[in-house]
Amino acid sequence: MNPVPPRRWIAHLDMDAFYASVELLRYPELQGQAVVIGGGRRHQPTLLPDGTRQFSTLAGYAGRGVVTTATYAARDFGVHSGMGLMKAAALAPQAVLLPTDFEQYRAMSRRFKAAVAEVAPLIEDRGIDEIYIDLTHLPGAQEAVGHDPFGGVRALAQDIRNNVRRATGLTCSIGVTPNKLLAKIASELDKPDGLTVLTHDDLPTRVWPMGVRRINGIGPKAAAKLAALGLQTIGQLAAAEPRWLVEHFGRSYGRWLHEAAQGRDDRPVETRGEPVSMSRETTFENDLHAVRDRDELGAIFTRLATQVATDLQRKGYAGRTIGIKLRFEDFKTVTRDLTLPQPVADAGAIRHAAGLCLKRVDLQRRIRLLGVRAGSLVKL
DNA sequence: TCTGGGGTCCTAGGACCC
DNA sequence: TCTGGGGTCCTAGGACCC
Repeated sequence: MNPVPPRRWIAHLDMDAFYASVELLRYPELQGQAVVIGGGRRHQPTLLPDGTRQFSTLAGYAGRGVVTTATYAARDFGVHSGMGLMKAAALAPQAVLLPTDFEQYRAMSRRFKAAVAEVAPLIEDRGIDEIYIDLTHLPGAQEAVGHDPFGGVRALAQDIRNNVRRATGLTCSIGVTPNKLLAKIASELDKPDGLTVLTHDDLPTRVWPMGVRRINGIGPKAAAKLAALGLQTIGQLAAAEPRWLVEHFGRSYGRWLHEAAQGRDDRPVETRGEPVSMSRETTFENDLHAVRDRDELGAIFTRLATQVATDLQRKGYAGRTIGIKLRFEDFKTVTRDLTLPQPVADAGAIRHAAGLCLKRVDLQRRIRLLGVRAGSLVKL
């Protein structure tokens, strides 16, 4: 008997090692090597007189940068995104280190999204390197092909992959399932350059054996708490009593955990949302003290406020709530914000409001990070 | 060898108003 | 003068995601 086709077909597309792959297009001689993207401007490749390029390596890296992306060759050494570059250097000193070039990645991001839109226009942006796509109403999505009951939707996803490859030279991985939650999980199942179609029938064999962290929305804290309660896998979570989950995680999150483990998710693919906030922040090379480093701190503060103002104006927004963020040497983070009578978008007003916020913070400890934020945005 | 920068959403308490 | 319930706004912190 043929399986019942799902009500919706949602795809999650994830570009493979995106930043690193964009860099490999620019520097093809690094193909196959361990390459790590992250850190500041300093380690830009230099062109030698003989025309070859010289790259920095991780060896001897000193600073506070983290890995934003690593090639699969670098991941083989245990390097992964979010890891401090100092630690990465200890694991793979010979790996090439390249600075992040967001301009370049944003340009490539626009290109791959346009390529997807040619095939399937219903797209939800999930950042620079991933999207959800609603395939439900595309021609052929519900058709079988030969003995493959889901051949139609599989062919559509393959078309998308081919189009992305043609437009960018980059590979991506796609998961196609009845909802966003499962699609996100499925896109990781055959990475890189993979295509995975799953239905609810595949839940017990393909999804339940996986760790709870694979669910988008279960982070380090929730996973640790689940582990302490004896739940490691999604299957174990699925077997837990909803009432028991609510007791331990609260009504809202407890219920959601139960639904997620059953692979249930009704969220629609949302094509466009207005921004909620815009912010700029910076971590200092060395911790600064409010009194001893007053001038330097003030200059950075003004620069951040100016950057937020520029971002707001460029995109045509003003913010009614101005906030600051400080992180101290012990990594404790505090925020303060202030809602103004009128939305503002100019650097002076933002700097002034941010200054009022700063007065409400106890500045005994040295500071490692300072940030300025505009929220409650209104379109101008 | 301490842990970036840009976001979203949720919770919870207090102020304030009806 | 006391009690109280509901709604909204503001603020602070925290979890999580890319």
